[in-house]
Amino acid sequence: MSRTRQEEIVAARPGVRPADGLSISGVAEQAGVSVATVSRVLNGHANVRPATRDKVLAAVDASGYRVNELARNLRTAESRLLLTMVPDVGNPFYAEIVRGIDSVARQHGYFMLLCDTGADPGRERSYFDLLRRRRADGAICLDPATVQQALAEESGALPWVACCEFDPAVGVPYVSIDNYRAAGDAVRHLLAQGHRRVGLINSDDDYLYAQQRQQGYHDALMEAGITPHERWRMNLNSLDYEAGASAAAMLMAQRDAPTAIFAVSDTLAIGVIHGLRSVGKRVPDDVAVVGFDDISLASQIDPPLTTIAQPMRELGETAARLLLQRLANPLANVPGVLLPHRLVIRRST
Amino acid sequence: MSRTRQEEIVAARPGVRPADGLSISGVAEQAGVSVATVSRVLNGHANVRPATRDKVLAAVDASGYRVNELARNLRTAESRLLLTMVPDVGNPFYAEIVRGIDSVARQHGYFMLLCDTGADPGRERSYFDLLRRRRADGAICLDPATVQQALAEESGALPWVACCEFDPAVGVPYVSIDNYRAAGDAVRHLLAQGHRRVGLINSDDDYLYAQQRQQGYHDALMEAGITPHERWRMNLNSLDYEAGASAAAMLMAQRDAPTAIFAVSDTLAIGVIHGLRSVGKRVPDDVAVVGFDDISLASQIDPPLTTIAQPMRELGETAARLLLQRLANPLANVPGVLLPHRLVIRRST
DNA sequence: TTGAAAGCGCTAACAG
DNA sequence: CTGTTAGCGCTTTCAA
Repeated sequence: MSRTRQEEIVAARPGVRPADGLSISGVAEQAGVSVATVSRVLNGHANVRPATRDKVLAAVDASGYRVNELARNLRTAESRLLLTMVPDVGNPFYAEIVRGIDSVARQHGYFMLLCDTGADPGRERSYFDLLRRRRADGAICLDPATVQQALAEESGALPWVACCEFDPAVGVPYVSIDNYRAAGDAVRHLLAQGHRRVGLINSDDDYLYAQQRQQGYHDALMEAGITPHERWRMNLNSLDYEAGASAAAMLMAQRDAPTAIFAVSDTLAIGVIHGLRSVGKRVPDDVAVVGFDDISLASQIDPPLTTIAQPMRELGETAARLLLQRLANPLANVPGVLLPHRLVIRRST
Repeated sequence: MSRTRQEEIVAARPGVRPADGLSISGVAEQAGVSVATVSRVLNGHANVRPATRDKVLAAVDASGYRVNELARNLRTAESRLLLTMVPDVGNPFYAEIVRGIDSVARQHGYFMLLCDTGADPGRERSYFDLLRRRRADGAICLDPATVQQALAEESGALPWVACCEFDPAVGVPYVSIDNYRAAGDAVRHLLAQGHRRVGLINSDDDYLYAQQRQQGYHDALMEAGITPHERWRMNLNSLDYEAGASAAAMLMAQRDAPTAIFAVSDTLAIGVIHGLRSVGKRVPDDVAVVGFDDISLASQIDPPLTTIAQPMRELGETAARLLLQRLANPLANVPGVLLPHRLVIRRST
């Protein structure tokens, strides 16, 4: 893409704002009262005479005054900001979870701000620093367990909870589904259709859920008397469509290729379908595909995708509640929560 | 979904954190120097004797001290936080833009935090309040022009810029593509394939881009001697797949239904393809489809989608630079920027 | 090179 | 019901 017509960015000159400089004392002066009274009005304290209150309110909106929350927060030692860290905001799976978090946060008077970590420990750490440095009150982490472990050591008692992805050993409150069982359900569905050679397209096992689902896949096959072949499994370091597509093509290149594929994410599964098509395989006639998550796109593609539905909104809401609990009562023992999943059968199997 | 085993959330007890209470003066004490010296070391000021510096540094990491940025920011009157407001984090189009913003912000020592506004003026306003109240230094807004207009009035000189969606009349720095020309290019491509009845599936015209693309569509047809029929056009209040699907079905239900459809978003277009299929139409044989944005999914679906590519990453990067410029020099006249688009021809046309 | 002290804007005792 | 005042934790003159 071509050059744009921007100019050089000059050195930042911090602290200078255009028409600024209105503080609580200015308002107090205008209203002819003390700063304490203004503060009381601003914070809705009861013991202020209506007439006084009105004077203050008048002065406030005559002047367009807004509290400086930096100052307020310094005083009250809370920011009413919650952070949500996701490995990839581009993955639609996270969007609905994030909405769940946001709605609960909002209900409780908190702002939720989203951080894209790219599953990178460095980025993640820098966001955790916002917590350490009091710029946020708490955080919800959806990043890989490996990242969480690293973080847990250096940020012991920081107020955060894990969502979707958790390591019980880390000792942090969490909410998730039962990934092991869910993967088993997916595979058993495939087995019930008569498939014996079932492939697994997994993300890389930095993610604990990847390990759990792999175990679920493995055990479900074993229980059916099938020893899953190493060749049937691929671990990818990406959940992008492209990654799924090329993995599927590689899987099909083998002799005795699987007749069914379980992908641990819908985005992967959608890529898989594309990849299958590109090597001349039809879904589900030649190869059946089941995904994971039930993102809204899953029902829109051709063929509509069979998948494991996660209660995304509820996952987010629960995570937020867990965090709020922890904030309200830092010492209490906050429980881990497992929410139910559901197999949604569509036409890809 | 079933009950979870959470407990009641008790009333928040603000300001209380577990093992806390370490401030700069504590470090100063431990190091046997003054707070001023600690501050100087922390901020990398040159005039500190190496031996002193070492003492301080030792005390810092012996104690695990972190600056309280609330206090620092109060002093310096800047937060080094940038806000990005998007109407829907679930729309993949925004993800790459957000990454562009983030990378530039990060390079310049800023944090970028994402806000999902749901295109709701109320939510948007509440995020703008973070700016007004000094919790963030600047903002990038991708919300509809109508929202921006409403906001512009009440938040005159606040440091923000518009991205993708802008109204020149608002007088705020912006970066976008030329939506009018891009839409024209899409339609002219369809015309070149011999189509005469071209449908338009648009979002609702709170979005200025929707109006601009509609005009581009309209004029391109007129120039080809075709008067576009009202019936060929649908305005949707959603960019979800489902919305595109049902709109397409409705379009096809008419006599003299369009033989080609231009959808103003890839998500819509993907829904359109699904909807077309559900009423027995083949793409592109019966109906051609062109989308807009070129999200990564566009190449993965069947058939791969012809679309207008926007330079998403660059849009984000430029928006961030514009904002940084504005912050560095609040009085300077920051330009509007238009970036080039590109027609990507795949198999849906 | 270092320290003492003022003050950023606000809230919350404590008095009155 | 209202005002005075002491900090929250930090940066930054100003003096030494």
